[in-house]
Amino acid sequence: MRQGLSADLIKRILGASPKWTIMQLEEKFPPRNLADGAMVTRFAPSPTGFMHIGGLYQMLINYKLANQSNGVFMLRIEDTDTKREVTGAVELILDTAVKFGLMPNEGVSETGNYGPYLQSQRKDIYHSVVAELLAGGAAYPCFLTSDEMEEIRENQKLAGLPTGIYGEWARNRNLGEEEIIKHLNNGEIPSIRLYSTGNPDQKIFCKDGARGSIAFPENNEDIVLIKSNDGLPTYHFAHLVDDHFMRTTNVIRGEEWLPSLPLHFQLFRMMGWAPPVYVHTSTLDKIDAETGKQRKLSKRHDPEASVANFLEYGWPTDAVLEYLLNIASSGYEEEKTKNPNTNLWNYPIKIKKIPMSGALFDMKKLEWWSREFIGAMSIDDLTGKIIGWAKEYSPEWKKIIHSHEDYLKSILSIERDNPKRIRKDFVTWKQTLEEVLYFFDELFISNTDFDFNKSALIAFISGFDISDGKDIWWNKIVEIANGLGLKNGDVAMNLRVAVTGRTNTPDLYSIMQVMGHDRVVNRLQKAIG
RNA sequence: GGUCCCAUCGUCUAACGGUUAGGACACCAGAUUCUCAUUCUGGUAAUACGGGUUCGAUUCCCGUUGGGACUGCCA
Repeated sequence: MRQGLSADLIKRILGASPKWTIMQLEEKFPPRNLADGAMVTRFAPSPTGFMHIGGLYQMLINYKLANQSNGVFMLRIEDTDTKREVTGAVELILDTAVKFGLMPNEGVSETGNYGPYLQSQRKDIYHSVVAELLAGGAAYPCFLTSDEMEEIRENQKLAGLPTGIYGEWARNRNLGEEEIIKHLNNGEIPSIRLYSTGNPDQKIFCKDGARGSIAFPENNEDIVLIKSNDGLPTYHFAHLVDDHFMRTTNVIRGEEWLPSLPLHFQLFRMMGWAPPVYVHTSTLDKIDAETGKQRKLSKRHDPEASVANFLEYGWPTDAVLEYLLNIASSGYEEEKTKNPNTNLWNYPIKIKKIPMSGALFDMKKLEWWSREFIGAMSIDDLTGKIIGWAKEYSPEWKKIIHSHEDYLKSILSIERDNPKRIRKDFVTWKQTLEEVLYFFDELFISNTDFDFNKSALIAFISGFDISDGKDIWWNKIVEIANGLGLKNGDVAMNLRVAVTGRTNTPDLYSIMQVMGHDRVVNRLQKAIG
């Protein structure tokens, strides 16, 4: 067993004596008292900007796994990179949880006995753990500067070696106390590195809940545990400490973490802690416009993939979730057609079904989910959602709709009475309003390209009675057509274009009924000129 | 370069080692007493390649190719 550091020196390195022993932390955060099979999951984003559709995918899976097993879903903010942190990002994440109905049971802004849930507030916990590692010789202070590390990397590249601080390249891994003190007296602040005992010639078998067992070379890198600039942990160390003491049972995360899995197993093994069940989800991809190749949907390059963007366009949140759910667990779609009671919230997902290959984000399919979802909504719900969207995202529409909420409702009701024949041309709230914009006089634009048959329009006005039933209304059109030697459809098209400005619309009779006598006649007269 | 992951219609996927390789989206065609949408019917379309193992391979093994991730005191 390697010689560790003295308590005094550890205190000096960390700036303070550890607040707790690991034993005390075990008592402070005892194993959870949950039923068998209950999963404790977490969504653990870093607050570096906007929420991304891939993040929402993660959030959904974690939420459902916890929820369907009567477990606990936590929201933990990984704000250990102070340089990249963006103000307001936490609020954005919370806002996403609220809007999509994926509220955590524990986490920032929620209560919970396993917090704090902001990593920046857990420094004492990390330091307490790392102090024992230093005392036991499993970690050591490292005074390498970034210039020195850069030089090491260059040399390794030149020599065709793997880059990193390991073995003989880890020049500080066996510093004696006197040398450490000398550095300290020099005013240098060390990072704390793992004293890795892994041997890359050996294999370590790591289990992934969906992929099975994966063999990796053991990790021999002395990775940083605690960063020198702010004393905060790196992802790896924070993951170890947090997911142990938060008693996470299932870590669902993106496949970008797969390469560090052997390290994480090593860390848990070193501590004598049981590792969680890991599941590494595949990426959500797109075809890159420039290279023509498939690649991960990225925060930086694909602003259209931001959750905020979906919200601004007014995609129904449940439809987005259903699309995502079907990717995470492809049986959902089929089960839903078989059993109409199946929905997003009651359909259980299976870890083993989570796909391992990257999926192209398919807007067409999303649109289909959305059409179906909107088609199945009640008219009150639909109207309410659209009004709610306009209030939050569109001052223009808000103003227009404001005094016409009942009118809007009757507009949206057109061809919605027969459940088998509901229109499915509404996709997003924004697009829905644009679809029906001609109903509003402020927005109606008369069609000046269309060559109206004015006699037909005049004839229609003279016989027009808003109280006519549909058959009578149609018969009048037929009569006009016969009288002028036109086709029925031609007369209908003349009326349609005059009244709506468009050649494609829903049922004309319903439109006129909703618009009312005056508006219809006005527009017809306008077309006549 | 090194390590690892992945590979069924255009897309998302289903198929105890034995199926005419199924479904959904998209697309095309036809029907549905006014256009559009809806609805209904039909259709085009896939196991990347090469070796094994096996009576039999989409399925198991190996290799090749292709795609992806990681290789930071970022997560």
